[in-house]
Order: sequence, then C-alpha cells, then structure tokens
Amino acid sequence: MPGDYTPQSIETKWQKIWEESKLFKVEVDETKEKYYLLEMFPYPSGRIHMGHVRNYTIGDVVARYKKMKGFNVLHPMGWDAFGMPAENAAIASGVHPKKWTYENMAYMKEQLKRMGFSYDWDREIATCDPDYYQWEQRFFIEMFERGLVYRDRTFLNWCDSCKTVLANEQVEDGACWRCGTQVYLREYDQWFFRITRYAQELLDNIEALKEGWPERVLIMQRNWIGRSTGSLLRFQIEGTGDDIEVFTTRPDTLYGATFMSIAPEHPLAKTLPRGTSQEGAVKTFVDKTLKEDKFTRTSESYEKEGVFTGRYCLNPLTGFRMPIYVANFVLYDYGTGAVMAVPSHDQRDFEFAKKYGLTIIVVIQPEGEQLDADTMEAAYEGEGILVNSQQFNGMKNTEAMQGITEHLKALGRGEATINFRLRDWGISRQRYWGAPIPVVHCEKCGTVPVKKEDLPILLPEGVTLTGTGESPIAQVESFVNTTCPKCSGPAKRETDTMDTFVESSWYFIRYCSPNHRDKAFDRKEVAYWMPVDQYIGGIEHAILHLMYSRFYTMVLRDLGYVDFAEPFQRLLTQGMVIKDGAKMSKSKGNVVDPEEMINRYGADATRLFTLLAAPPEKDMDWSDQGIDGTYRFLTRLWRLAMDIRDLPGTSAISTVPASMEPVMRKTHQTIRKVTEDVDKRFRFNTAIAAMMELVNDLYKAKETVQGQDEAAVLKYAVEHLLIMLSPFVPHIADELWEAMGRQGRLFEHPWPAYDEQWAVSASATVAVQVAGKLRATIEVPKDASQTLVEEKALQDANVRRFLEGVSIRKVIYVPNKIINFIVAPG
RNA sequence: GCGAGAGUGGCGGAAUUGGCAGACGCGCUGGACUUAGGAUCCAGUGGAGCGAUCCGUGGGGGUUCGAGUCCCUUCUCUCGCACCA
Repeated sequence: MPGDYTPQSIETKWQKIWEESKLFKVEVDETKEKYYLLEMFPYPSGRIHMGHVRNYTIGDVVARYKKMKGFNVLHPMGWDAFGMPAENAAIASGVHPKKWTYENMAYMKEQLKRMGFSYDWDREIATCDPDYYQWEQRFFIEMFERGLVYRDRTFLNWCDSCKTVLANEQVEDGACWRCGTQVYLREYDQWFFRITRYAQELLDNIEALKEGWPERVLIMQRNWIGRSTGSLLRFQIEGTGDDIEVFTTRPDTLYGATFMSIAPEHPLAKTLPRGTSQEGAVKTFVDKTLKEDKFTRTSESYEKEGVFTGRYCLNPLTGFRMPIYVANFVLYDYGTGAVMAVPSHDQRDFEFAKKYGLTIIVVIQPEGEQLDADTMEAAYEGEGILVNSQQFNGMKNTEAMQGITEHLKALGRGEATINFRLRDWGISRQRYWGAPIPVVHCEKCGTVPVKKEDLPILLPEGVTLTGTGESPIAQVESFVNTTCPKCSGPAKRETDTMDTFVESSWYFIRYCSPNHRDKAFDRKEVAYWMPVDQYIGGIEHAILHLMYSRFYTMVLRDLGYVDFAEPFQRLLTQGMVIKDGAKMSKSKGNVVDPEEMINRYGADATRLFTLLAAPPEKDMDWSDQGIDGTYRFLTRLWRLAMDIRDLPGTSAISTVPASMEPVMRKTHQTIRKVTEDVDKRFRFNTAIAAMMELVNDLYKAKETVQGQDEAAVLKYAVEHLLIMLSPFVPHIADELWEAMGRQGRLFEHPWPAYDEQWAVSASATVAVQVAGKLRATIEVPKDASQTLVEEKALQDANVRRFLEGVSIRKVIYVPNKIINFIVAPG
C-alpha cells in the first residue's frame, strides 16, 4: 500500500521547493508574449479571509494556466498598507500603526504562501513604504503644477467614528463605507484632485472597455459620471446686480419659472437674507438642515421644506420676480446648487409651490388637453406645445429647447452646457496613517508645494494617537514647523494625509518595476507589462477604486509617465463568499477561517472547493460538507495515480488497444473541455467537473487493465490529468507527477493540446423523437447520413410502436444530435 | 421610481449555437468490506405510476418539428443608483 495522501507534508515540501528555486520569479523577456494577471491587493488587516482565498485562487489558476500556455506571466502581490484599522488598533492597544501593519503583512504573507499561490514575491510592495509613497508625493506636486490639484473650502462628508472626511464615493446610504456610522456635512479646507476634468474621457473610454469588463460595472461607472446635456442660465438677483447660476435640462420650460430654490450649503444662502426680515429664519433653517444627515435629507420621501430668503431674482425672459428659497431637497453637489423652479412642469416644484402658495404658470400644453394652473393637481412633465412663451408659442417643447437657449445666449444670460454628476475627488484625510500631502503653508507665499528634491516628506513616527479628530501629525512640532520652499521664511507643513485610494490608484504600475529607489518605475518595463491583461477583484470596487485608477492613469499619461490611458484590459468581478445565507462576518458568526481549512484539508482541497462551488462571478456558498467532497476527490486522485503508477511500463503509447479507445477519447475530450473552460469562459467549476468525470472513468478502466499497452494509456491519461489539474491543485499535482517518475515542475510544463482525432468521438448518440417526444436513442457513426440514421431509428421497436397507425409527414434531422419524425394521423 | 442580473431536484450548480433537462459535487437510500465506521468500494437517487408511460426549468401566453434557452406578459428575489434640476 503506497503512502496515504497527507496534504500538510506535501504542501510544505513543494512550497519550499518552489520558493528555493525561485520558480515564480519573472523578468521582462521581449521574446515572449507577456500576460499581466493582477488580483486586487489586500489590506493587511491581520489574517486572510475566504474572500481573499477565493479571489487569489481564481487568479492563481489563470496565472498558472497562462504560464503553461507559454506566456511570460507577471503575477505580483503586495499590500494596501495605509489605512484606518492600523490607527484604530493603535488607539485601542497602543501599538504603533507601523509595527501593527508590518506584523500583519508578515503573517498574511505566510498565509498566502501556504495557499501555494504563484506570486513573484520579489515584487512585493507595501504602500506605506516611503519608497512607494514618495512617488505619489511627486505626482501630487506635478499635478499641482498643472492645476490638477487644488484646495477649496467646502462642505464634506464627515464620519464621526473614523474622525475623517469621506469622498462621495465612500458614502453608502448616508453612512461611512468602512464603519457604517451616519455621516454629516462639515465645512473644511480640503485638497481635491480634478477628476472632473477627465469626466468626458472616463465616459468615452467605457466604450472600449465593453469587451473585457462586466457590463454592470460599466453601467455603474456611466451613471456615476452622470453626463447630461442642458443649459447654464443666469438669473439676476434683484437689488444686488449679482447672478444666480442654474443648470437645467429643460430650458423649454423657462417661461414658466416662477421661483428659485437654492441648496442650504449655497454661499448665497448666507449672503442673500442679510438685511431682510428673513435673516433669522434662514439661519435657523440652514443650521437645522445641515445637521441632518444628507442621505435622509435628500431621500425622495423626505418632507420637502424651504424658507424664503427675502430676495428675488428676475426671470430673464419674462421679467417675473422669482422669490428665492432655500430648500432642503436641492443638492449642492449637483449642477450649480441652485434650481429654477417650474411648478407647472416639475412635480417637486409643484408640491413646493402648493405648500408655500407660489405662482404656477403653464407653458406646455399636452395634445388634446387643456391644463389650467389653478385646477391642475400634478405637474405635467411630458411633451407638448409651448404657450405663454412669447415668440416660442406654438412650437413643440422639444424643438424649442435649442431656440430658447440661443435666445438666452444672445441676451448674455446663458448657454448650452454639459453637466456631470461626477465631483472632484477630495483626497484630504485628517488621519495619521497615510502619505503626507507634500505642501507647506507660508504666511507670505500662501500654499506652496514642497521642492521635489526634498521628497519624500516622511511620516513622523513619534506620535500619540488619541482619536480626537485633529490630525495627529499636527502635534509633531518638528514636522509641522518648516521653512517656505519659496521665500525660506517660517512656514507650516500641511498635516492632512492622502486618501488611501490614491495609493491603490497606481500600485499596478509600480509592480511592473518595483525596486527602483531613484524613480517611480522604469518606462520600458512598464511599457512591456502594462496594461493589466486580467484584473480580478470584488464588485464592491466597481466605482471607487476602478474609477480612481482609470483617472490616475490618465493623469500619469498627461504628466508624461506612461503612454496609455486605460490600466485594465479585462476585469473579472468575483462574487462574495456566503455562508448560511449571509456574507461571512464576525457579527454574524459565520466566518470560516482559511487557515483552519488549510490545516484540516490542505490548501489544494480549499482551493478546489472555492473553484468548484460556483462560477467565479457569482456568489459562492461555503459548505463544510462541500470541502469534504473535494478532499475526498483528491484522496481518490491520489490512490488512482498510485495504483496506475505501479502498473508495468511507462506512459509512452505505442498502440492504443481497442479496449482503451474510450479512455483515450475521454482524455482528449477532457483536455479540450478544460482548455476551453479555463481559457475562454473562466468556468473553473465545469472544468473541474470534467476532470472528475475523467477520474471516475479511469477508476473503472483500471479495474480491468491488462498488459503494458493498456497500462500505457492509463498512465498517459493520468499524466495529462495531473498537468491539467496543476493550476487548480498545484501541490498534489507536482507530488504525483514526481511519483509517476516524471521530471520538473508542472508550472513549467507546457499545457497539453488535444488531439482532434481523439477528442472527436467516432460515433454519436442520436435522440429519436416521434412528434417531439423522445422514444429512443441510437448509436450511429459520427456524421452519419440522414438515410442511415432514419433507417436505424425505424428499426427501434419503441419508435415503431409510436409510428403505428400514423403517417410520417416530415423528418427533421440534426446530425449527431437528434432525429424527429413529425407525424399526422392515418 | 430608474438601471442591471437572477429564478432549474432536498442543496451548490450543469446544459457554450434553439436539439436527450438535471453533468459534476453535496446530501440521502440500499448493499459490500465475516466486528465497528464521520474510512473505502458498488448500486440507486426530479415527481407520479407495478408498468408502458405521463408530468416537470417562478406563473400565464406565443413563435417553432422542437424552448431552461427566443418573443410578449406577469410575479418574486438580489445588486446598483435614487428629489440629478
């Protein structure tokens, strides 16, 4: 009896061999076609979880497969190492974030190694390393020089628990994306990346990504960018001579605009009421509204409220005195933060007008109906003919849009414009554990970027973290106090750090060329490896990380660092790991620890189960019994290989005995199936199922094997099976390969090609239907003629029984698949 | 409300181009292994029926010789966006 399958010892053995021989090390090789496979790098939280295991296993299968197909495969791994948990740990237990982070990285690296992933660890990067973030500081300065970075005082989402500002993309249902605390608005001086300058390109390029990205990710990005065409209009404020700017998609309704609504955050909400009797009321209203969280406040069902500012503006076409209201439903973030209100043709404005007794003027009459401002019960938002609109009366509203806009342009009161929902990316964080923003504030010169030769601006290490909301770096006087790069006078350093999404916006480029101290990366190396051929990660990054990375890559192109705009050619968003109907989480108590699974079943069984349980893009149900099953399969594979190894002879086939033809066919059909499933479809579950079928067949075949010729076919089959299994379960595959007496590592073995002759079976099973119902199946030679199949089908007793007493009206024959006799009575 | 996706055995899932629905795995049932079995092997396993056979892919309708797959309609669920001016 050969040794039993003991994954623990086998896996350690091969991991050591792979590591010592630097099997996974990769370099630029112009003679080979490259393939860059990237999985989203983890945050070093302490331990890997099943989501990581699934993500990285999928990636590892593809990486190993592509390598075997002859590609020069870049498959790197690193750490998204800045971030809040490190600080929270520091606040809770006093460990320095750096120590905490590096210890976690070390531990998780060992865990990843125990999974047998084929990473080139020589390319490992940690974003908290100054060798990494200094380049980001340089990019920041260069962006500053080009006006792609600016500072502005605005209202921002504030998370009280994380004590930091959040970008719009980082707010989910009004709550912090990380900790779930409700966010509210706070006014801050913030640094922004001008992502809006790239809105159109980000949108346009979506077209080119269609082939390789999931449609829903592109739709989400398109909606997030939110392009709409309309007009920018200016309304003169009575008495001040200033204008209120408004974006509208409905300039055709302008003659019906009877009041104005502005957002509570709008600067005019402060200045307009001054000196009017409404001053106090407006202040109370604004204060109250801003304290409410934005999600609740701007949800559709929320009570629409407003307050009159005491001021009016003039409708540029009718001269109508439009009272200006501050209204809680107006979004400061969208358009200009002010809306012209047309109560007759906008339901929201209608309700607001009714509530506050404001004028309603109908300007669009639907066909065959007569709207009356006094009696209408809802706004009419459809198409129709313009009325009360001076020279535009009688026109279709849709056709008048352009004319009205042009008319306004002639009056100097507006023009056609394109508006985006996308806002600039606020990157300031009042946190310690992040990359310092390389800027100083000088009383004389203002805000001045640090000189490039002074980079990196190192994060000071001796700080106390208290979680009070002030940036902890601000306490470090030796850091804060500096001299101005311009005038050399005393100045203070910026104490905000960058959003960690900045780090993850270019790490994939650094991987191509990771070990340079004197430059961010080598152009040639990057040109060779980029773009990423296949990116794999969670759907939760559909907008945030993926949009930022696309933007940042465009910026790097414009700064002259790279020659491409889109970093990720193909994207696979893998589903979540579910257990007992819910996402694994500590609070639900349904977490399965990968390390425990490795200890108990081995990495190979763990890998195999995550791949078998569901197609990669779908959510996957974790099942404790399921992994038992994959472990059983590997044990079965082990015994099969060992039994067949002990047969006489080698896998060199001289002739295929007739008795072994089915085995030979199954082997080549499996090669074809697995190749297609992995290569074209990323359907690892069906690829594994096919290999399981082969194992089942081989088990049967081995019971009756006789002589060396038959044994050779079995050995041949097992060896091919091992080659195909190696991307999925690399340890047992290498071990059995060695046990079969073969040399080398399967990672470096070419992927087998299937033999067309064997992959195509010599015969076909044809289903015989009478009147569309299955009555028999018959074996016929491959591609047999209809005459022959018909003849054979008609010999079948059951078929004949159903043809009795009826006449055949028509015969449908699909070669190798089906023959259908259409019958008529008599 | 808008957009996207999904609904198939007891469960996870197959069915790639309109052609034998339920591959593969889990679970379950029975048997073998002169003891035990959370091991292994063999057999069975969509439902009804002794059977021939009939029924069956959320519901209803349609196209077709033939529909899980295409069309219409409807229900349910998941995800994303959501007063976007």
